[in-house]
Amino acid sequence: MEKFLKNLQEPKGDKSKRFFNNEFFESNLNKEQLVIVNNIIGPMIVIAGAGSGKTRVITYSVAKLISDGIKPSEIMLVTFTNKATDEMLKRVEALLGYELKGLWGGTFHSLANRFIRIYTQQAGLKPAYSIIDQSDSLSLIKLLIDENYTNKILEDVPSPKLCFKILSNAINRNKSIITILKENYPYYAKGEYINILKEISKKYESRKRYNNFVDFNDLLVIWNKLLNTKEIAQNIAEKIKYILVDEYQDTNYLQAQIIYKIAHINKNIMVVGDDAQSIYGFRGANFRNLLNFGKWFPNMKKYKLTHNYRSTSEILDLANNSIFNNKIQFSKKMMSTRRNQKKPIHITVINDLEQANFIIEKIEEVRKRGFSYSDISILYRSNFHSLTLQKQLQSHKIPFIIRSGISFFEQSHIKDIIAFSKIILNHHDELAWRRIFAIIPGLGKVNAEKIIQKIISEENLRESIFSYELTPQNLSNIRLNKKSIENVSEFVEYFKNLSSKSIPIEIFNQTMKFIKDYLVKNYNNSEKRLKDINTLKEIYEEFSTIKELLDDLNLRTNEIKNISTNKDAELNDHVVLSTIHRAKGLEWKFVFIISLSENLFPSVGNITDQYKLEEERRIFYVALTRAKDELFLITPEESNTYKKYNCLKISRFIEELDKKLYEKITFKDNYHNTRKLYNKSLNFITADKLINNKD
DNA sequence: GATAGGGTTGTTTTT
DNA sequence: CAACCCTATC
Repeated sequence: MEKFLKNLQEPKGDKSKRFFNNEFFESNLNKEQLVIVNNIIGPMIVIAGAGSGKTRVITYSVAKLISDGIKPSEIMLVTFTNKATDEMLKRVEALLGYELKGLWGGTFHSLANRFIRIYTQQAGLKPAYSIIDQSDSLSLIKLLIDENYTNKILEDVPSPKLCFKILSNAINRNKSIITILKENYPYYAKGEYINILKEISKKYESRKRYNNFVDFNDLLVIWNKLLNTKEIAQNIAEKIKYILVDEYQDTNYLQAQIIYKIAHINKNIMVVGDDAQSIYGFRGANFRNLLNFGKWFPNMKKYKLTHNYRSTSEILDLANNSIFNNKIQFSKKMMSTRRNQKKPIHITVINDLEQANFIIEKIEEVRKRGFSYSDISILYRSNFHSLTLQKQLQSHKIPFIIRSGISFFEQSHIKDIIAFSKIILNHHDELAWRRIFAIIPGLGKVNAEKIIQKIISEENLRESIFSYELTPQNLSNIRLNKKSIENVSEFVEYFKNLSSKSIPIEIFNQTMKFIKDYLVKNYNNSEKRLKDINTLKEIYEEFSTIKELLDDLNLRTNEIKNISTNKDAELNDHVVLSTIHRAKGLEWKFVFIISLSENLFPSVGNITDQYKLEEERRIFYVALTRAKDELFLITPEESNTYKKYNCLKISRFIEELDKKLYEKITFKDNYHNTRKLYNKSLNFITADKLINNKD
């Protein structure tokens, strides 16, 4: 602590002097915020309600620390997404007036990777380890199940998805597999099922080590383990003097442990969060971390931000009224600073087509009032709720972007290309090899498997693949026809060339030579996919080493989303479609929350368990508090997705609200005779099909 | 052993 | 609807 105080010195340089006198902070922060920024030392917790200027407090705190003489490299800022880090650092830079270098900023996962790259050996990993994303983890588990349990009784073998979920939950919550089963899937918590699950868990762990893989959970587990070594914890704490953690309510057991292990040494830690906005329970987040913080740091200071600058009091009253129904919470009432006399609106429509048409009419109305598309967002609980809407927006030429859905890097044509880069870094990557060999025509699963096993068991890839393993002579041991052998040797020739390169963009270009025909032939809507590939090319161009490129690609899985608009020129002015989860932290003047029907929102699976239901309500709360000026809540009575939902009731989240706080309206569909057209023209529409569709 | 075609299954939210 | 699995055929 004393050391820390010594660092408080006069800021150097004219610029910082101009900016960082007390007046500067006083004129830019309210009283609640100012107290925090002025007292930033020691352990502290900030309970920051929706729209209370949380980001402002964090960015000003960082700026304050730096102006007080703390080096950027002595600060660690942990956020929920990499994008959030980028944005915050940009704002800090704007405050400082110069570029910020060396600050430890990022998500838990990306920071974990930075540290593991430093302490690779101590972590028991090889330097060439590669990070695998969720879909890779899933593929690996699926592989293990296929290899080991094909002759078992079906009911005893977990599905790969469920298996991954259970194992993941056990790790992130620090509970045993049996406990997770009993708590969440009691009907599976018996006999052989448990045994197989445990076995798969062990096999999965050793298979990852064999392949030199690190999955998302490993990143946290390994970082946490590293910190058990005193010297390492000490070393890290010497580097990092001050820690700020955003969205602390969405941290899980492991993440809280990690923070504690570093922070308890210098004790300069600020956590910021809002229990009412904890919506990541499904991946192990526990908002009680917020409550327990005081137990770990007994002399912490506690602050609250209760003034909401975002929403009108009409919107906020409704949000407060909704969250009031949650029993498990620290009560806190947000106070509004704005008023506009417009109550939120609730409307019941026949189906999701009418829902879309209502939104379109409103959008046009709002535009006539002088607002732009980007003032508007449409939020939903689950991706598939937006499908009909996408179709309708498209045909009415309303520009929009989608923040939800499959991430850019999870698309299979993108993964195909990246696989080639992956094996250059990590020869043992069996998942990448499988992808690559699936591309070679005439080479089926069985033969590919034989070759793969040979390759990954060799220490030196270049030796094995080129000098003898994959030559035509050797391949004749494996039963293949002439054409197939030719194809494979063609691949070997090509791969010789590829593996001699080390610059990412060269590797990309070489990969494309080989793969382009395949992509065009095997995927539909190749036009769109080729466009994606260009985006990928730009990313490759940014990096100078494959390692950096791949780390970045794997940790930023969700940053670039499918973009679908009518004209690229309109990209900067568009309506936003988003899941509520991905809308966290954002705001719009006009917000539509759709599919507020029982079974859709709250989601079907989460209505029996009180704890889960309350999380659903918090999701609703997050959605409500995204709106600044006007809020529309829409309930369709029928929803036509792959599963047809009929006679849907109004969501309990609406029914339980005080009727005085919102206005019910009706809507006459001006566009179509909805009922007649509904079943004919609109069946199930997928995003993929939409992008292809140019009506 | 590869592959095409038919039948089955399934979607909550994400680093 | 599409991804996935299984089966029949080459």
